[in-house]
Amino acid sequence: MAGLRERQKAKRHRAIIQAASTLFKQNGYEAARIEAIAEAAEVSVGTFYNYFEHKADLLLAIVSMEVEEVLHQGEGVVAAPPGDAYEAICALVATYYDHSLVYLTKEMWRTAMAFSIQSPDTPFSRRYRELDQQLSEQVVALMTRLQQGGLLRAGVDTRAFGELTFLGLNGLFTTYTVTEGMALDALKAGMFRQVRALTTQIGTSEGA
Amino acid sequence: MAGLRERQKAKRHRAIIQAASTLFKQNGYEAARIEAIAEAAEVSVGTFYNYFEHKADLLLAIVSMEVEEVLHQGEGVVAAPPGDAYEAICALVATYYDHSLVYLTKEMWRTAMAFSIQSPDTPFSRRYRELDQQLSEQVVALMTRLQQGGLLRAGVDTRAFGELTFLGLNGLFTTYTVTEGMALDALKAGMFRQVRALTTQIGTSEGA
DNA sequence: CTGCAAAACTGAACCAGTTCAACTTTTTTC
DNA sequence: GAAAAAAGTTGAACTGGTTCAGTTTTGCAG
Repeated sequence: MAGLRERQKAKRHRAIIQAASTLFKQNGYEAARIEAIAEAAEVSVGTFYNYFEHKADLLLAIVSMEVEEVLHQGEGVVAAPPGDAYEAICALVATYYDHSLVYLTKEMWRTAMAFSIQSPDTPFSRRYRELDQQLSEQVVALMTRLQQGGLLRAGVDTRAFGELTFLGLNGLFTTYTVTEGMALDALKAGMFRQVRALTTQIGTSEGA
Repeated sequence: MAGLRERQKAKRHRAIIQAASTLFKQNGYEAARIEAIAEAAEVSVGTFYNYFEHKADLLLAIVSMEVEEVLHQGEGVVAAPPGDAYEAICALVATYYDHSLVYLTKEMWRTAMAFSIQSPDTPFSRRYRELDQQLSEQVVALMTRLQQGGLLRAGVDTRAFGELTFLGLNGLFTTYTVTEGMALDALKAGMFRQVRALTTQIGTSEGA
């Protein structure tokens, strides 16, 4: 059975994330002071740092949730992709993009990305890269499956193309988070164009 | 003729960049205190902030220099590319990568990237994106030229492929700066593989 | 139940980037 | 060339994330 200590720890952990989540949505990440988060979670500042190494670690908790859900949804697409290479890849891309603002704002994404680049040796950064890695693998998996289904040419290096596609969709996503005025539709349109160019070249004519 | 004020301003600007450059190389970007930079430039902290809005703006000065030189070298490649699509694109990529550590360390790159993502509305960020944009355009220009020379298939959307290639080389470069143990050769090898996969599919057989 | 060790909590102090009101220097005006 | 205006300089104070020495709480052995 879990002791008092364990239970309290879990409760506080949840309370802090809850408080942070609320304050982030309310006033943005930057504007949310640690002091305010601690207060809202009924905890001292010192205790906050007992649970999280950095303010940014709060984001990681949210980003992880986000990406894990996206990976799960993505599995569905890979398992039963549309019967056309262009449609299939776009479906996966759209799954990623559409989910991206459920828990996070653009500002929060920017902060998470920036932190993961700036401090690569933190647990945060390692985990973030790991999640990216998994997304990349999923794109590769889809391409491999399309190839097996005869929708991509036999000679295509699906790993290389999958990774390239991921880097592309990731790069465009960064542009999107960095451009306050850019809507989700513009992001999708941009990526769909890349996918169109790609599948026109490496796809077979089966689904054209 | 330039007044005393103008001359002093230019002199101080140079002195600060000079001091910062030295200290950054010596102990790294993070470790270089504004106070120390100001002191080395024989200027007060307040004056420093009269010349640069943020500490990171010092990086921009260096990054700009860096990228401008790279763009210049890249022009050479685009103007007279090797007679094979794979070789040509790799040559451009290598030009970019080889130059990347002349003025900047990995840590400095990370800081610059992180800042440009984190604070998109600063002059720093805008300029950084502009430089990225120019690099991207250069890749597109090369691809277009290769297509005109019959080294890429006629139907290929060189803009889409060029931009995708840039996003790819950029993404791998980020991985490189974030992985302290990764050597330049590993970075190049990774990108060359992508280019190989790409040119195998969209290249003509002329230079095979 | 008592005492002790380990774990967790606390908030005042720390640190480094940034700001700003007072001061100095340069330029302009007459 | 004196006086006012404009521009630039200064460092002490501010800000907000992070640390840490001292205190409290919990778990456990006797």
